[in-house]
Amino acid sequence: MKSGGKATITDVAVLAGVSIKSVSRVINKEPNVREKMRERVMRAVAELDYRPNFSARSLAGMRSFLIGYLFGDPSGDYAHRVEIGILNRCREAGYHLMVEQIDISAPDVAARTAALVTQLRLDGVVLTPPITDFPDVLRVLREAGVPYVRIAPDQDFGDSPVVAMDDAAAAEQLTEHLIGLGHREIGFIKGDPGHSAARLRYEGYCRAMAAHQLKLQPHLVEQGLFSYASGLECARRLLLQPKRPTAIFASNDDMAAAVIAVAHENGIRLPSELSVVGFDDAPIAGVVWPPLTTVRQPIAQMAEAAADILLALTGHKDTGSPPAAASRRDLEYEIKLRQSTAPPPADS
Amino acid sequence: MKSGGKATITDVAVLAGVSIKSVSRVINKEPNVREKMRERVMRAVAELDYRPNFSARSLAGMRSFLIGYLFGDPSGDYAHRVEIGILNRCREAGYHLMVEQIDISAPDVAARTAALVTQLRLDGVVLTPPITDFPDVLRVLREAGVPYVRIAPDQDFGDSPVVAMDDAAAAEQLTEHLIGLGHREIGFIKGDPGHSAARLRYEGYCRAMAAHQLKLQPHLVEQGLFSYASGLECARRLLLQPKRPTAIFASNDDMAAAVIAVAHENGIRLPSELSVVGFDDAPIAGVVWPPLTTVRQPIAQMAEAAADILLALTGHKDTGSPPAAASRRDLEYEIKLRQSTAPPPADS
DNA sequence: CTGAAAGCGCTTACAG
DNA sequence: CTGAAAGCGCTTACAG
Repeated sequence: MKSGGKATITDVAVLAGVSIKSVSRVINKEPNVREKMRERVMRAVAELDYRPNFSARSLAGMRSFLIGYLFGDPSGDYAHRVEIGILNRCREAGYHLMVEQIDISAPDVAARTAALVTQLRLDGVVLTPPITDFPDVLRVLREAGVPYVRIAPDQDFGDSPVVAMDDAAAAEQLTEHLIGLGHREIGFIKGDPGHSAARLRYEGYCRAMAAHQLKLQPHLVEQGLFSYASGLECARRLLLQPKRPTAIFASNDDMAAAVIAVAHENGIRLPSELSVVGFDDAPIAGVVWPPLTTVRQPIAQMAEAAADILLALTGHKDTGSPPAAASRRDLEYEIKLRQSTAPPPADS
Repeated sequence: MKSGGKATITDVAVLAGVSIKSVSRVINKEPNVREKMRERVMRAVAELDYRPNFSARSLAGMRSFLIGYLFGDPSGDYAHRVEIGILNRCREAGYHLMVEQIDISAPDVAARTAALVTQLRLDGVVLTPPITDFPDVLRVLREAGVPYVRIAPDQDFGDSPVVAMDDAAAAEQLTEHLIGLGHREIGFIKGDPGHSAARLRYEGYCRAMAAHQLKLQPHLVEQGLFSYASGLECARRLLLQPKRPTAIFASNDDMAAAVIAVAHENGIRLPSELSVVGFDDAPIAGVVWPPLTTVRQPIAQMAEAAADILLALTGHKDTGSPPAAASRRDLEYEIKLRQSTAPPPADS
């Protein structure tokens, strides 16, 4: 607290009466340091409130102590939860987070990425959809030797660690919940066909239906796009037909919120006349009425796992940053049972 | 594209046949460089795909090209919109964004802030509530000589630039909208009394009511906390009384969503029997039914303005980073008219 | 187990 | 208008 934190490694070395190299060893927790030396240095560090300068460390060494997060989709919640997860780990490890938004519609996505990693010397990069699946970006990172982890990518290229969750299993379990309540006529609103998550969630629904000998009825399955607006359209088609379903599984919460809106609009009582489930546990899930039964994606935890992988890599200074070995880790999701689901009406 | 971007200033100097100092001058757009020199250097830069190393610039110079964003409240949307705003400006200016979450309940908030600014040499810091009003954090930044801008702070300490919006005026205008529709019995749900925004919004409501000779009726004003849960309680008290209001102004969208939920719960039709307005234009505002009439806070724009102030300061390398002069700038809000408001029922 | 030297890639004074 | 020297605060080899 004394000197205002502007002390340098030399100041510490002088005060402790040792070489700067010894101070460096202690700071970096290198082996082969006598306990007495460690104590002397630590005392001087505390006395001067010394904190190593990141730029100098980065310039001289092979680590920058910087993790980058590249995101493309500016829609808030997801990116923010990822950041929180990364920050949780960075804080403990003395790392810092550099955030960069990539304009995914720009032609120079790869060039911008290259600029980032060469200028900033990032020790690792976390990627989320849709950037997870931009071959150009991945190539640039690989060529620059910057390890990266992909969170919930669309495809697993086998090029790097992947942290994800089992969308199909979650969707299956959620469908089972509806079936368990007694529903037989269960509508489904698919997500954007460009996203594999959309496919996997539908797959889970189909599996559960098949397991209970429930036929997939074409008039109960609609093609949405994950957007609220598309949900409105699908919900209208689903609900304004003679034989409407007693439950609807929307592939994400935005579309589920749209289903709820259409139900309100048409005087359909929730959940007594219609059960609705979504997927994601987005902020909306808790503030619509009735609150939405949905699947909570472990986004922050996926980000923490991604950061852990990156931090573990940079820990081994002897080997430099080894190429991040391909691996896959599926984290546990959680079914959030709220009030948007109930048994179907008795007369159905 | 050729050399993979690992070129250094020396490589450029050699290729261009000039000194590294000249390359530096061109890169930094310093004056007194002959046009021919500039061209030669730029050609070499392009040829080698040279990009200056940030660590080296930061270590040698007085600028780090890094803006920091310190946030305390991990609730997503706000922080994320702030980041987007800052990033918009950083991108153009060649700056980068370092994000740090401060645990506002920890005792060492100030110490952690100090660590950040001394280790990272940030050129400027953007602050949002509630950190905007932590005297310890502000003191640390001041002592370290790091310019900072406060976005929508609770109090204006006159210590730095402030970027905000006029909450009272917005609330007044929104109340006018309800009055213009014919409402006279307008309920109000206050926000957390610890936040000045709560006070200002109530003030705006009062002003509009007074301007139309409408009395403030105690049974129509409830004390909320900005949370959805608190909104539920207030809404129940407001709506389950004999003389219920024909419109409710909730001090934020979360509470407004709660009002809507309570209305649905009790079979009160929206907006025909009850109009509801919120504040913030949070993501929920568009996905409840009916969609919420609210005030859009120019969050990203406030962040952009904050970044502009910081970037302008660091631009003057001659003077170093002058202490950021106290100033205040109010940005334009926008009233978002959606379907949650309508004239009151005829018989009221 | 400890240290003296060199160097990371830039910018800052300072000459010319 | 241009350049040679010194130095930012560390870490990397390399000695001892």
